[in-house]
Amino acid sequence: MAEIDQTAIRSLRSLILAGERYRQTVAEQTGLGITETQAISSLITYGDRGQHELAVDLGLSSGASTALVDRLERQGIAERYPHPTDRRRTLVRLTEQGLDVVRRSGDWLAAALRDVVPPSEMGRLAETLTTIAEQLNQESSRLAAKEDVSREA
Amino acid sequence: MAEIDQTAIRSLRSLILAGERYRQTVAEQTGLGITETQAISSLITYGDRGQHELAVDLGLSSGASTALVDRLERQGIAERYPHPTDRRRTLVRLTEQGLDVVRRSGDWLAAALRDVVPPSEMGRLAETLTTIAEQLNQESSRLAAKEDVSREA
DNA sequence: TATTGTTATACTCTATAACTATA
DNA sequence: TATAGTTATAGAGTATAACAATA
Repeated sequence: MAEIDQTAIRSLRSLILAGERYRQTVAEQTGLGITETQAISSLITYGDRGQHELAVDLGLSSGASTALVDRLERQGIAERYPHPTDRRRTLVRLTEQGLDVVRRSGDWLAAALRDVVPPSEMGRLAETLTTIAEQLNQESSRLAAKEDVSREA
Repeated sequence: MAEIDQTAIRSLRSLILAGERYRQTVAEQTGLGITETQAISSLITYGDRGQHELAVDLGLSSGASTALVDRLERQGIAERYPHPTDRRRTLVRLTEQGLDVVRRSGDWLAAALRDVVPPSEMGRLAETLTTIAEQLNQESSRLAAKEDVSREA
């Protein structure tokens, strides 16, 4: 059992590394920075959001988030638009050009998923990957919260 | 079919994002930088290597690789040792302290894998994750090579 | 000649902190 | 008072290029 767990941990570690290498490749292929392509991924995955929420999601400070969205706008990848009721907030959405990056990079991800399981099992695999992502996010949140507590102590 | 593919692509994208957030959390929890923890992951996953191979793996320049290994040595995480036959090369290996980071961060990964599939299917899941990682790496290599060609043209 | 690694310089990106506007 | 976002400054990390040592 423990042996299988170690194998599973190793497989997830290698997938995370492969994801980071993919991220660099996407950045090089599109001429964008690492953080820009992460923001694009985050926006398409979780939808339009305010800069603050985007910053928290990517682990950035508010100042870095302002600079990030500045770069995205300058490159025509995303754009700011006002929050309908809260005039403090600025929401961010992908432009057509940003969606094009999503489509191209999505094709490259599809290549990584080709033939790993029979088509009939692809739906179940997707559910499994999503569950792992959710539990990994939960674990990250748990650890980040623990650090905050120790800081206050 | 195409619909399932889009779902699968979305699930992989979210897992890659979760992996990047996990990376940041590990860096914060250990007091190391992002690149340092990537190097640790790479060394434990693919074994000891020369600085050049490590640099290629992480997408770094040779100068950045020197600075990286300098930092790892200063923090007691890894150490240089001479290649047995090629005196140009310097190999890098994790110290006991580096292995401790591997163990701690491995526990956090284990938490993400808990209960996603029955124990009897964990071995098969590990194989699937490893295959996805390999194919994603292949795709990254293919794209990087394509860029090199276009540069020469 | 090609490869591995080091050094020096400039640049990009981010954190911090002080600030404005709105809730 | 608290929150969202901007700006200015300083610092960390990287790419580039020139270099030394070895294959």
